[in-house]
Amino acid sequence: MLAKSSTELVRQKNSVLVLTALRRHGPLAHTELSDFTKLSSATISVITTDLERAQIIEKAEQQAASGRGRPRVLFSQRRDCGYLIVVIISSDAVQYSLVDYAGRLIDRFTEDRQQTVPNVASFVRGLRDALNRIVVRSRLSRDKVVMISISSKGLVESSEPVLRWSPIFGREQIDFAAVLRGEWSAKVILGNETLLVAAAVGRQEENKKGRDFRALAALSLGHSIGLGVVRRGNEGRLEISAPNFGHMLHMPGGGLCRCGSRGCIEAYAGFYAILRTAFDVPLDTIPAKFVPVAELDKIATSARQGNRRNIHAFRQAGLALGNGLSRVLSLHESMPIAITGPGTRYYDLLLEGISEGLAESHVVRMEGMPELRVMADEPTLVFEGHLNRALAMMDDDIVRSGVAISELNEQTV
Amino acid sequence: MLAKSSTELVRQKNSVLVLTALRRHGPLAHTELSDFTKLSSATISVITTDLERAQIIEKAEQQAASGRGRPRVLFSQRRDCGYLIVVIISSDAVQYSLVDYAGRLIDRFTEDRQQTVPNVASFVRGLRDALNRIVVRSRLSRDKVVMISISSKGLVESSEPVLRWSPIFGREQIDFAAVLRGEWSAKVILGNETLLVAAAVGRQEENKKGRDFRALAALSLGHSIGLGVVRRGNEGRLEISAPNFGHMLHMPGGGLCRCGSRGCIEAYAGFYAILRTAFDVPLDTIPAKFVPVAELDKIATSARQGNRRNIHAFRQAGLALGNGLSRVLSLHESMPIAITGPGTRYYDLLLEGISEGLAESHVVRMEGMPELRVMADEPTLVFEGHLNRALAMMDDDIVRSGVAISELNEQTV
DNA sequence: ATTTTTTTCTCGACAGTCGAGAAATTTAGT
DNA sequence: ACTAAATTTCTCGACTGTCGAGAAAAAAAT
Repeated sequence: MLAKSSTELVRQKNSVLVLTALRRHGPLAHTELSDFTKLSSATISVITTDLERAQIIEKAEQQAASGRGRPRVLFSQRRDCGYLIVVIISSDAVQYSLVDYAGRLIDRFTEDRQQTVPNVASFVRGLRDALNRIVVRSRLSRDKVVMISISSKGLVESSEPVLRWSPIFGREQIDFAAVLRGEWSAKVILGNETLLVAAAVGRQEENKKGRDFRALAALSLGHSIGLGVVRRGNEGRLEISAPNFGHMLHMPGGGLCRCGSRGCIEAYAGFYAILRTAFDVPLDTIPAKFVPVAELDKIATSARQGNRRNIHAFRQAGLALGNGLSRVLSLHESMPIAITGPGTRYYDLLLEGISEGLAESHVVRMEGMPELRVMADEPTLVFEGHLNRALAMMDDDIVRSGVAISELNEQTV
Repeated sequence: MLAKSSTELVRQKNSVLVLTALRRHGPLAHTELSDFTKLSSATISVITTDLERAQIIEKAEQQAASGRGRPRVLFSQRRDCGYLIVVIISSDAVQYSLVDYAGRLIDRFTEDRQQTVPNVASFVRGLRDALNRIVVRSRLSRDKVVMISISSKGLVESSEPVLRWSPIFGREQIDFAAVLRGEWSAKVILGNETLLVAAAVGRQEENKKGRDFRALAALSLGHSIGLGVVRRGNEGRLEISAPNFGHMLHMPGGGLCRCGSRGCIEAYAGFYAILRTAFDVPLDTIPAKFVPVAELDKIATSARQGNRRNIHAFRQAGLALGNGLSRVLSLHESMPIAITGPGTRYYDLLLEGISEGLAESHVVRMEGMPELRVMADEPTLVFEGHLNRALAMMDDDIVRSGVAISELNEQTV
């Protein structure tokens, strides 16, 4: 049973609508807000004064009047309304970014993770230190940070910020909410890295195609394999999900994967797997923890020069990806696939296998080959995805609590 | 961008809330409605008088007063508010049911499909005739039928009532909206059969567990293989989807499937496939159009008596299902699996393969073996699913149009 | 007959949106 | 310098919606 509706909820939703318009199109005037949101001018007036009183938005500096008539006054978010820390955990480093409410980057640094044995306890210590450092450096009060958005490769709990499995820490779970509770009042969210890529690319597509955009999958190729899916939900908004694609079964009883299972897609298409095939190492060999890209580059150039075995290695990887993708398309619907990650530099070598792996299935025979496109700059997409997700969530949260604050103000004034 | 909210929308949503409560819990009094919907008594008054004036609900006959105090008056749907025709297309017959707005079955008959070559044109003719007949027999006006809900096995377009592929008509598509346009003003919806099973089981689970219910998959075993998934969406309501599971890739380059592809799950786990394996027919043999259940029963009993080859046939089928399910769980999340359809009678023989096929994957190693349960009576579940889906949709549509009608009444009176 | 109990209905207060037009403020024209 | 035109923002009254409190209704208990 759904929750009841009320007039207050209407206001909340429409306030979020205003904030979203502001977020997507930058500073906007009263009239433009009315245009974008389809709300009447009168309503915009009420909402903006409310949000202004609640210190969420502000009237921008008077800009040079451009035409005749009363000059527009632009509304924009108050940057100091709340801050976001983005934490991007990758295999060799952790990047910390401090972002204000308007989405502007304030501070950023990267901590190399020590290449030694991964240790959850020491990692958590490093995380705490770094979070501390970033607010101190910017002379920010701890409680002005209202959200901490973390991403990692691996398997993430959907409802809580718990990392269930990751290529770095394996089955050692990390509950980020528990780790940061007490010290931080901020809301902590966690997302699979490729999920955020999908979110970013999906947003781009929606900006381009509008309501025509239906669905898209983002495939990240690297030491591990990730997939994110973004689809238009039945309510009209975009829904993102991160299937555990890298560890979906490719071949029963097949090659040994880093996760300890056998026959995962990653065990055929991950960098270590390509290396393994290229050197004809037995498939049950324990995977390498880390493969320098240079190593793979060598195999690739030799493959491009005609080396049979190396061509085969990339082909096998492509097949695993293609078969897996065909299964994803069977389970959802046919959709374009955006390929990112360091593995895109071998796209020429993978393509044949991917195509063949896709071609066999019923979906592809029915719907035709899905569009494949390469999007090189993965880190940027990940960061964009963080911002899209976290800031939209902040808008929501702030409206919910911010309106209450404005009411308090009214009463005390 | 989401659509704006307004006070009128609030009323619409709350009206649907009232109708939904009525649908789930039968005739209810003012007080009970208030309890279920959490709306205030005053609001219930306004909404019920509105719905009553719009001829959507009515006050029930005065029932014997049960306690002291003013006696309750029960509201219930007006049965004649609109009618629904349910069309269930199965491999050997088509069942037509006429249902009133309260969900009560009024008339039902079954047309055997001629066992000859399936012909879309003649099928459509039969459909038109039968739909005609069912309203004439009940002396009902055509335009009192506001919805026609059709189900079939196969692949269904998600947004329009178009059958993309079916085991019966193959790649000959049927656009039911186009076929019935002109003759019928009713809204036409189409759903995959197993999707409706999932909807029905999901509803049952939600009634039992409430908000604790997260997700469930329904697996239908028979001549073809179907899967429906029901999950709680991010807005709190249940979302159902029907993956093209039967024709998901099981084994690259594997057995020939009825769909013309190779290596589909169905080509290993469908009845014809089990037969094929049992008789050691080459895997590229063109599948039998139809397999009498008696035939499979024979193989099963012989397997139960120890026949190696037949045991192997069921085991192979189980493995295909288990592997496929493991992939589904990788792509969504771990969830219980309800197994229905005629194939459940061989559950004992399939179980080992299913378990083994599931066990290998990363998800199952992480989350443990998903709960498997057998639900025998598939046809009932399919019909229940039809009612759940179609009547809920009717509530929505009727409120949208019905309130407009009541406004017209007000103005003309 | 009166009281108690339970349910339904009604009234006034409050929150929200909208359309229309008033007010504000700048540019263009003379 | 003044006025007219243009454009944007603000304000007011009408309408719709929900809610809490208490009145009204109707049956059982005393």
